[in-house]
Amino acid sequence: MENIHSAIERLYQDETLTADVDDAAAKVLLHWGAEQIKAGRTEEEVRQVIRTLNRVISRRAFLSPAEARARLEAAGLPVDEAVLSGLWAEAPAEGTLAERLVRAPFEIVAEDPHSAARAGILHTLHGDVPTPAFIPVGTQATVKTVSPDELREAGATIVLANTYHLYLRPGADVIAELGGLHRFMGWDGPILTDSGGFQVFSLAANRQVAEEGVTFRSHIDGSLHLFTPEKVIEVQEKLGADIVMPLDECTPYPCPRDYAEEAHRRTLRWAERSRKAHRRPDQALFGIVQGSVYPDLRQESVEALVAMDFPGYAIGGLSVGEPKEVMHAVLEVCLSSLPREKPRHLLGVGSPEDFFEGVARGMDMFDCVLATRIARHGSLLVREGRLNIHNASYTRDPRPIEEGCTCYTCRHFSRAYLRHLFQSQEILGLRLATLHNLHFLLRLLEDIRRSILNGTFLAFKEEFLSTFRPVPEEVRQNEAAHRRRARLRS
RNA sequence: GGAGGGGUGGGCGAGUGGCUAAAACCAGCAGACUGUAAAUCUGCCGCCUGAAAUGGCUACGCAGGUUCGAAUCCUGCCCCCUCCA
Repeated sequence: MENIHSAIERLYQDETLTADVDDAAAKVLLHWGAEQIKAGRTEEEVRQVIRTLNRVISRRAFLSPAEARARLEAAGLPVDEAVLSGLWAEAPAEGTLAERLVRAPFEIVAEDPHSAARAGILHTLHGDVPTPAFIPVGTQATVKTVSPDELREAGATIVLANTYHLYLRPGADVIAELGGLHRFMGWDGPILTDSGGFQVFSLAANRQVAEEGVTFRSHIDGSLHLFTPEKVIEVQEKLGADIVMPLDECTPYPCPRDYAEEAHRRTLRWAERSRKAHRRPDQALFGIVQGSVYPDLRQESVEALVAMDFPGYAIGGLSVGEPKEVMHAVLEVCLSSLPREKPRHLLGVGSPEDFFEGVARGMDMFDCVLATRIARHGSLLVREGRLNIHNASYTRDPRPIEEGCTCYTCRHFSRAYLRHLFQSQEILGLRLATLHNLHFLLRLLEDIRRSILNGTFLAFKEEFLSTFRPVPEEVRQNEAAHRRRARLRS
């Protein structure tokens, strides 16, 4: 019973939730939902009810009364006509939900007066994504080691999966047959699928790029597969993600100018082909900006994509080994020309400090494997930077990873226990570390969003960066050099 | 009692005259990881000195010996394993 009460209190007191609920009608529904909860339901039911309520409330502008009622009834809530009609007293939405979503997938809720930061909401058929947002990466239809429930508890609102990997295994048809990606992986929230453009970079040894598309040699069985822009769209329509990406060519760093130019122009032609091939109105197809580190190429890329009018834009080709200042400069060029009202996604970034720099320049979404990968390797994110749980100094440390952290791991286990799990290579260690890092980043983005709503973003940024110590550039370069040398030797 | 095999750095285990402070693997210590071919990769790992190169010392059961040079060859001793009695 205590959990239920705290859940209700959370509904009322959590600023991020109430900030989105600013009109009287929504508050009525919220209150009514709380009454239902008090009527005595199990914790599992309560969780379901809260989820449904939040969703109905935040999407009421896109739902007709009939649609809202269907959802509430499905969650087991008796529907009060008075409340429902009160909710829609102003203006019920018209047309199908899918059509309305395509028209207005993104709304800006607040803008920071002192920077380009903004807080918004991205609407999808599978729920809303408050932005700025971090998107955990689940390449093979799973965020490694954690379940969808755990993801949600950690604070995830959306996840990313990969077209290339899922096409090769288990195959888009298999997933379509099993009800689409959401059902297949048991995640009913929003999903973004990446196109395979990153694999052009990461699996460079196994592919060949031509105007028609990219020919990959499967890293699984060596078979050849031609990925054209049209094919990639087709596969993603079968997968059924809410946001999809066109095939692009992610260039490495450093990248000669002529190659950067060639790749980015090809990416533009592919974007146009993707747009033409794209059918499903409930999927938002973003445009991907390329152009490596060259400002004029980036500028050219942005302008061409904006002319094609995508519902959102992604910036790719960054965080591939370039210094941070270079990344920031490229971001500034791109963001100065992207339309204000469209969502912007930064592909493959990042670390805590990257989020602040990205948000300050106007980014809305980020996806990155960093947090989950380093977690599996024993590196845990804390306010001061990273903590390597393998270190002998934690052998007898009774403290949680981070004092005050509310993640499952920190609520239950000591550093000493986590170190023990890692030293003995117990798989629970990977899970607990992943949960913590995800929670850390997701929580950080929530805090960033709140600070934007409060108008204190820059102060928060300064405060955070004053204590957070990122990996020094010099160390990163050294390690990269070491690795390169070792590879040459073999 | 007899025959055979063997004792190498924290573990396991290569090495049979100089290229050996001694492979590989494990353990240990430290670092990295950015649209995931990642529960991965890199470095260190006898002692002392040094940022490092280097230098010094000790070392392949123990004690002697042969040799310019020995973990490696010879002699004796100690210990372990297998088989026979």
